Amino acid sequence: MGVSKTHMFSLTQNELAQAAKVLAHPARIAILEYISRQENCICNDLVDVIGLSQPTISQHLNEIKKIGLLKGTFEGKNLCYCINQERWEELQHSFHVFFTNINQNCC
Amino acid sequence: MGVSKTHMFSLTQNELAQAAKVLAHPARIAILEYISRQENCICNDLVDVIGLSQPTISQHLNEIKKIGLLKGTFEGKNLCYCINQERWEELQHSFHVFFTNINQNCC
DNA sequence: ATTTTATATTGCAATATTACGATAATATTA
DNA sequence: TAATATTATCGTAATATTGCAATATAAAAT
Repeated sequence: MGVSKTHMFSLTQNELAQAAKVLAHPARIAILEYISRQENCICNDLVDVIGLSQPTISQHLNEIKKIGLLKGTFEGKNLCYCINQERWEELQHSFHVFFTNINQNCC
Repeated sequence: MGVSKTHMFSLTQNELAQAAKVLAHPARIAILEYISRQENCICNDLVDVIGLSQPTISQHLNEIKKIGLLKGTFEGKNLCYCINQERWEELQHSFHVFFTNINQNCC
C-alpha cells in the first residue's frame, strides 16, 4: 500500500532505517560533506554548490535536521548549520553495531 | 518531479546513497539480521518471521540482492540466501569512511 | 504424472519522495 | 522606511516505494 509497516519492527530497526533514509539521497550526502568542510559554518551558498533549487535544498536540510544531525542557528540571515557531533557519533555507532553484529560465516 | 538528480553528484556519493536506501526500511534491516543469525542459511521461513506477505518479502530480498549483499542459490526450492561477506565489508568500509571523514569541529 | 512446497512475477492501489515556481517570512542594509 | 538578501512554506507535478492478491514458475515428493 505504500505505507511502511513500522509497528512490526523493533525500535532499533526502525531508528536505523530512518537514519539510513536520511542518507539515502546523494544531495543529502553532499550537503553533509559540504557543511563539514566549512570552517565558519555559514552555509548560505549551499544552493550554488549543490546545484538544486533553494526550496529543494531547504527540504533536504529539513530531513537532516529532523533526525537531529544539525545544530546551530536556524533563523534569519546568516544562519549557521553545523553537524551535531553527539548525534553524529550516535548514528555512527548504530551503523557500526549493525555492520559488525551481522554474522557472515555461512555458505 | 520525484526523480533524483543523480548526475549532479559523484559516484561515491551516489553509491553510498544507494546502499543507504537499501537499509532505509526496517523490514530489510530485519531480513539481514535474520539471515545472519541462521546457521544453515536456509531462509524459507522469512515470511513467517518478518510478518509481511511472501511477494513483499520477495521484493525486499530483491532490493538487497541488487546491491550484491546476498549470495547463494537463488532458484527452485530450498534456496539459500547468505550475506556476501566481501560486499558487506565493502559497504561497512564506505559508511565508516563517510562517518569518520566528516569534520565536526565547528560551532 | 500429479500434487505439494517455495519463490518469483505481474498488476494494481495507496502513500512517500523529489523537485521547483510562487510566495511568505525574517533580518540586514541603504 | 524601503530595498535587498536569505531561508521557509505552500501548492503542485512527476516519479518512487510499499504492500498484497493473483498468478506463474520450479523443484521435490508422492
